Amino acid sequence: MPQLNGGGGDDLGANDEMIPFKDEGEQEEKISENVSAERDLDDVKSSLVNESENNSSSSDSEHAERRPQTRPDSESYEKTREYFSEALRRQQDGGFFKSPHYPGYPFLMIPDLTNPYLSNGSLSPGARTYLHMKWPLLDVPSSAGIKDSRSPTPGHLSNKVPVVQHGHHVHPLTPLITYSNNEHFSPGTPPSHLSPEILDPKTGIPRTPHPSELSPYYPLSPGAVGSIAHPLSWFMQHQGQPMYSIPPGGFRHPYPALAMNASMSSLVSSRFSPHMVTPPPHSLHQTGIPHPAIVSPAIKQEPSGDNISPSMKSPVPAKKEEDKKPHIKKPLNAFMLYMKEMRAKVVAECTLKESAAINQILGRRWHSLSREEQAKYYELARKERQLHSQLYPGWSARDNYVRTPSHSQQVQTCFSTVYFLSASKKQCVQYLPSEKMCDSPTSSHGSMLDSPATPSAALASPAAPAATHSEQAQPLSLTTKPEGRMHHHFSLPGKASGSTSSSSSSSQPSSTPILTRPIPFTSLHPSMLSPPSPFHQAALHSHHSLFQSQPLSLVTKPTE
DNA sequence: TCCCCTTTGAAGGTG
DNA sequence: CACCTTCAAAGGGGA
Repeated sequence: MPQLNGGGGDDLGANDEMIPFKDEGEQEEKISENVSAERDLDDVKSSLVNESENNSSSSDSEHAERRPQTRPDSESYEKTREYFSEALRRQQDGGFFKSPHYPGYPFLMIPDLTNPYLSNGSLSPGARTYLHMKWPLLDVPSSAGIKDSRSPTPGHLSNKVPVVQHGHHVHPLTPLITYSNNEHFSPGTPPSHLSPEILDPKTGIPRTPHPSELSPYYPLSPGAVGSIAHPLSWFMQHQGQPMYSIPPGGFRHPYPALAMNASMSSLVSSRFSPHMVTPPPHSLHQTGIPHPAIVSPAIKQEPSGDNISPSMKSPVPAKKEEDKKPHIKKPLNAFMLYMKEMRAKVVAECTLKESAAINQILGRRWHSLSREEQAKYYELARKERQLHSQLYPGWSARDNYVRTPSHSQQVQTCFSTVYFLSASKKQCVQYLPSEKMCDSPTSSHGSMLDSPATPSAALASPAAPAATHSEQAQPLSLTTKPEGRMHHHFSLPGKASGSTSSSSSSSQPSSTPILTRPIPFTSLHPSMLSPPSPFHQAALHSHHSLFQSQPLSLVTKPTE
């Protein structure tokens, strides 16, 4: 397993050092952005080039240097971070959930009761929060709950999360902790969260937070969970239903439980009720509590198996299926986790509000993260995936595909497919020719770590050119949007069927070498920019004039 | 009201 | 194995 600390405390050490780094990052951003928030755009742009050079590398040393620049609000942030760093350290030791080992550590990050993967939206994903819990709670006899999985679900055991929310402090890793940040601070979360015992919204009966609620905590390492497994079981049992509802359709895996390995099973057991392993008699949430990971088809169209989107179908059938099939969302990847965490921060720091712009910035920041930093997210993402797989053994990413699973169909529909599925989709406007020139061979994703299967792997060779590679490989394509997506339609890669057929809305660079990870103007904000590679710098210079005249908004400057 | 946009990463499908 | 496509989050903006 990729242990962050595999390098021997490297991670730990990294964590400690990371803190400064993060601060630095924030500071850097905030310093510049606080000022720049109102700063004239031109100003920002003009300075961009210079700053980019300065930021050419996000070395730890650099971060360290900047560390001193703590901002006013950094104090509170610092606190949170402290907690988290502590948690991380402990995790290194064996996981957050070695309760016995850390009896004194009162704070556990707990997820919003809602399953992160359910996006019904009914329950605010709110998320994972720090749970001020009494460790003794973990001592709850497991036998009680586990035996009778069908025991009535006490209302007090419902998904409401009793938590202590440290809403204001968003630790860089919070996303990892809190599933939906935006749901970040779910207003719906009862104030009772301040107390270990919470009144169940439904019954009003006080209940103690269940460890399972902590589950979303990915830092939790499978191996470390065992100790708390049974304590959770009681909760699960009482729940009477899986915390994470199992898709009615059932999982592909006939015997999900068998698919689990020891470590995972422990994880699951601790986090999820046995029901999760064994599909409940009913298809959906008996409690009616929406699962975070499960999205109502109404919200998210579920592939019904045919190539026609539900909306296209007759209302009745579609509806039926919707009711039947909850939409299980994909586990968040490292970047998504990062985004969740950082989005609010970025939004707060800049005037930009459009997600597209924010995401661009986040993308840049992501690349500017150190390996260690990214590794953390990769690790969390990995755990997310593990957990998800445990929760939904039969689930496949394909399940969420709206488009036809059949490639042949895709080929047939080809261009029309996109429009068929979404009439509102952009028309095929192509800027084909020129785009081809921009391309640059990059890693398929161009990510710094190239999404290593194991974060540790990435960490393993810090000196590895991964980061450099990605950055350099990344073309600084200032011209983005228009052709970004459009060109897909007309780019005729070797795989005519694949590329053309699905040239759908997805603008994944991977599909086309032309514009890979274009760097938008918005992301060029000095404070937000990550150290540009030489390539970037060159591009910046070459396009400097453009920047000057370009408004700070999503860049839509077509390639020339 | 719905979809687009934008990011990176993961998963799955195809050749 | 390489490549391609889709989806995950988010929320302003546009149709």
